[in-house]
Amino acid sequence: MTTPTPEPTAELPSQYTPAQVETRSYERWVSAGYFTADPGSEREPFSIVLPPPNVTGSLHIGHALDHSIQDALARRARMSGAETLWLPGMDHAGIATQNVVEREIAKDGVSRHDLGREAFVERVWRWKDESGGKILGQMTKLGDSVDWSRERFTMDENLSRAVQTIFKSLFDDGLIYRAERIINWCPRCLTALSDIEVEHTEDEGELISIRYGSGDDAIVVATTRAETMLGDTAVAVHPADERYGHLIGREVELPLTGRMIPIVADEHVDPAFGTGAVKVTPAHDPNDFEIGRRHSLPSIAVMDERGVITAHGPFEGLDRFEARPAVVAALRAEGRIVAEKRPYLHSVGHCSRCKTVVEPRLSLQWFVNVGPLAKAAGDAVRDGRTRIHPPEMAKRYFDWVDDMHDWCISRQLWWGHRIPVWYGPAGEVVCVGPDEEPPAGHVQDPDVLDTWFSSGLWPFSTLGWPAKTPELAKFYPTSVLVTGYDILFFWVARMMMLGLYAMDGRPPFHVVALHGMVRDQYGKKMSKSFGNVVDPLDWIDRYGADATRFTLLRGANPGADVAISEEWAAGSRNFCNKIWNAARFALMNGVAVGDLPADLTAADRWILSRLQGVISSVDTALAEFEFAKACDLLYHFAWDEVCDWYVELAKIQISSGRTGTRQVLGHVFDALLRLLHPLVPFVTEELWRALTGRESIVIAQWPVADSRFDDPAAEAEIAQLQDLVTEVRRFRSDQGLKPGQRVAARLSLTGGPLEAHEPAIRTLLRLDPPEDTFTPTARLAVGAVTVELDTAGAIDVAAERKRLEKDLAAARKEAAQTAGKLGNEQFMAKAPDDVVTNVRARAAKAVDDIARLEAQLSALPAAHG
RNA sequence: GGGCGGUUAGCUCAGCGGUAGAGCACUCGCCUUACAAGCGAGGGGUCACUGGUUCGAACCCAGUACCGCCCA
Repeated sequence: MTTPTPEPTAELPSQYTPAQVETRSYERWVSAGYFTADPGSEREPFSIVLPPPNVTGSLHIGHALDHSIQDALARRARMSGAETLWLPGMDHAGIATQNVVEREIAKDGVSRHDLGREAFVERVWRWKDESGGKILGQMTKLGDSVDWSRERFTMDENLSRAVQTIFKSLFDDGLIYRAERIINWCPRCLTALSDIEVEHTEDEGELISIRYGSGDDAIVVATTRAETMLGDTAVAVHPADERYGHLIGREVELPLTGRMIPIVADEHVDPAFGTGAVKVTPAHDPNDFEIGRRHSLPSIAVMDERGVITAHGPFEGLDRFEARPAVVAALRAEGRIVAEKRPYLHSVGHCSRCKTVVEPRLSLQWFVNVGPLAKAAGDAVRDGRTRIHPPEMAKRYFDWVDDMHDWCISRQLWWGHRIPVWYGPAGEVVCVGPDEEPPAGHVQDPDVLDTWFSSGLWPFSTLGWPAKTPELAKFYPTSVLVTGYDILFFWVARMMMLGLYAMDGRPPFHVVALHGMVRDQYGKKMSKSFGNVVDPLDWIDRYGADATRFTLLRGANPGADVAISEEWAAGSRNFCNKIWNAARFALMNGVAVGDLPADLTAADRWILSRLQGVISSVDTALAEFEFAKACDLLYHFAWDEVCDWYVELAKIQISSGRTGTRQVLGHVFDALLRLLHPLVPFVTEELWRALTGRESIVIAQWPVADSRFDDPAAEAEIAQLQDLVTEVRRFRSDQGLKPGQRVAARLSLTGGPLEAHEPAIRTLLRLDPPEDTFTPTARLAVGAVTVELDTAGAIDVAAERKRLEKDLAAARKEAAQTAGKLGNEQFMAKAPDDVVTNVRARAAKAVDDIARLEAQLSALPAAHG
């Protein structure tokens, strides 16, 4: 293996330009094989399967968040010495992909039926090979450390084998069955949909009250779907509803059809809705279907698969939305309309793919009996084998899993895994497993399986199941699943059910870590129509992948939505640039990574002590998926402590001949870059290689806190130094002294804790030593230190008085507050000792401050001086 | 209708029992030899409302109002 030579430091420009380094680094990482997992390794495993994006998709900001989180986890695990597998791949996305290709060929005026099934599927494959999977290429721009050698696609041969295997197994166990049920039907996609592929929205419709029957037998029903009355086979009322008791068991005439239909009593009718009487259309409504079953009512279908009325009569051939007003008009002509309410807001289901209003439709479909599977999926979380994070989200999971309807898995599509069931001429039904031959003369079910059926196998089909592969042995169950809370039901529950079933009761994940949706800077959902969509690739081009990732991660609190804006991306870029320049400074000053010097200064011991605290809190934050916290900790440590203070102090140390400072700087930057690497991989790689001359930070060791460096005394000492410097700077600023202007000053540091820091204090504050002509015009007291300054002219007494009075007011308030507490017997008796001690210290300091500030104020020359 | 979450500085969010914080935005002064994508200083909040628990509440409890999401 060749060790690349680090870039000559002189060539580092003063601005970080991500585009120049990102592609180069990524290609090097991949070709070095850093991301390729070894199932034969002795190391502890760490595994993540990437939620497979749709083959039709491209990288959007939600992916960028999801991937940034996974990459941070994977890179940290890799640096910590785990055998790390992050497995990428794509989902064939049945309906979505079929729609895309159908639109594609429609441009040439061709429908899939023109092509025929085989040729169409061929065409989809071709499309997939050509333009599908764009998103995978885009992932490299983001820096995803995925194992490309294990990329999978849900329609791959082995993954299809997994589908067939588990179907056969569930079928043999009686957990898959075929039945005629009311299912969600998309009249545009011409396929069944599962419950979760239906989106409900509050839409404006109409509520029409229609009188059925006449005379004493008349009964009024209310409906939002007047056209379905053509298929009514009963009217239902609540059995305890006194208004209708006398009518139960009688028949009324159904208008427009002349059919007589019974009035039935059913517990599930809500007496408070409308008139308390409902029309019953078993072929076109799921609730009515159940009522029909309970009362042995016939089902009369009045629409075809495209939502066109098929009932004989004047409405035949009308689309359902044309038929509705036509039916209402006809009823009105007969005087049947009792009331009309428009607009009437009610919940309407839409196809999640094409937004067409879903039509409940009675049809023969395949279902999974989810009872035992869902129970197991719930139990795995209940007993802690899988932990949902953040834990509040588990309730939503239980609500779903514990009350799940049987899952309709057949789709009337061509693109997908074909149902492995064959029908014989005498009505035989044969489920065929892999490697089995269907009986001669049998024909295969034309339908394919729901896409979620195959993506539900993703955590183990991708690892080689049903074969017993080394990958499966090493990496299942996966360490963590990272995904948005919005697909907890869609997908997570499915994987839990199928994983537990296929893998002998072992759930597919140890942890499910949920994140939120990405929103704009005002917390608004991103939408094309609103024009507030952020394209991550655009940000990567303009601000860099690191800045894009950092912006997302910095807002990522567990389970919560993430607000982002252009300004924050710029801020993240600035942060990367800050790191860049700080490292550049270190390199220009001959920084070295190696053994620390024996004689450390207080500043050295302070920054090393602080570093240990940061290492352990960042590590904890990442382990708990607190990405925002990890980012914040590192941002402030790097910028406020390392750059603003340590680097400034180091300059002074170096110029005074303390060469060991270079080792301390090297040590701190080495650790800081390694801590930052999982979050901002590119800039850290570039700088770390230059700093250490080593191969790659990707395979560097994750920092571990070393308590030998803990040094509370040094931390306290530097805190005092910072207080003093800040206070004098404040005075200078208030007095309008220019930053560059040197001022003579006398410091009372002798014998105090800051004595050794006098050169640093003078340099940081640009204070010259007092000369013979020294005549102090101002005197500041900061703690035990007095600073006398000769501002070489009158000082702004008003500004000084204002500042002192403000501080005095704060000190007096503090004194009053603490004295109040200390004088409170209850407080003294009941508050814990450490709190009392702390309040005593605050009180004492407040009293000191008051005395000091009052003395300074009285020493001021009279106003208008 | 059922459930969950939220309401803290102009904006987005931390803090979840013991001195109200951050980033961005804002004001003032600076091209100080790593960085103007920067440096220094500063202003800004009855922590939604009403009760309760507690020596002590942004934080715990109850209720109210508004906002968001999920399910029906």
